[in-house]
Amino acid sequence: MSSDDSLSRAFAALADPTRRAILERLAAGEAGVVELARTSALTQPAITKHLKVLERAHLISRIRDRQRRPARLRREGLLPVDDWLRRANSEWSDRLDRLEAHLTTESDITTTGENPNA
Amino acid sequence: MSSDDSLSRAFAALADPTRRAILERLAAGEAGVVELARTSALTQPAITKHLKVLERAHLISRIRDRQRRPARLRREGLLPVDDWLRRANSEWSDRLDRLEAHLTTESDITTTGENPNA
DNA sequence: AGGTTATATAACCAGACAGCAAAGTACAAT
DNA sequence: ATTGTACTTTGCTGTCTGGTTATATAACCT
Repeated sequence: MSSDDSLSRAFAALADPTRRAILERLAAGEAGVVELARTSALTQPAITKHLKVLERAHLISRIRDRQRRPARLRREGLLPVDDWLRRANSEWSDRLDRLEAHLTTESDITTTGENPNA
Repeated sequence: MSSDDSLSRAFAALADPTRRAILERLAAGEAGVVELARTSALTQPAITKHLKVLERAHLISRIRDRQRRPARLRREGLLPVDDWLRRANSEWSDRLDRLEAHLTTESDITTTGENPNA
């Protein structure tokens, strides 16, 4: 179903090792397509495609420098991801602790709230 | 190139809204396949597939409860993601600040160490 | 203008992915 | 033993993704 929201796009963009490598190289400063291609065993069009994915995920932006079109990191793209992760971390641990307590107690299993009858 | 490492798998798993919804529901307690299917507009085999993806990403584990096979959250699966995010956050801001300084100063570009000639 | 460099686009291919319906397995209960 | 419930597996779709080569555009530099 073509994961459309921006959070999905960010996660999807980060799911590729090539793309993460690009981002990490970009953390050392902006870089153009050919430069990125030179150190990546991929062809230049492939890099262009990856950059497009990263751009749609708002993780980079392209700027103009003469005939070059270097990519630059955009930290805001990381914010939704960061946010989701933070929420998940807190909620998951909460619930798991509670569940642990339940398992040791082992009294009744009404926690799910989805157990109308049998 | 079939993103094989566990970090990629985690990111890829999180890139799907359906999967994130499953995780969030699971934060409220373990749930079986039919229960998850009942509230998701997807068929039950689809849910099974999603659960498999989440399992391979170590984000959930399946347990046995009579004929049920409920899924349970696994917090460890989130750790690599968390880690990568933390590193990215610190490095990106560092470098970007430095880059900003550079752009305003505009003296020389030796920071990248990647500019042998032209 | 003509050549070089940087990048983008097009056309194509293979494989993965998300969905479905239908059939199969496993356990429980009657 | 038969039925029912929970779940998995198995085709079968169409779409998305990541890669390629080949070609086009764009900017710069003689």
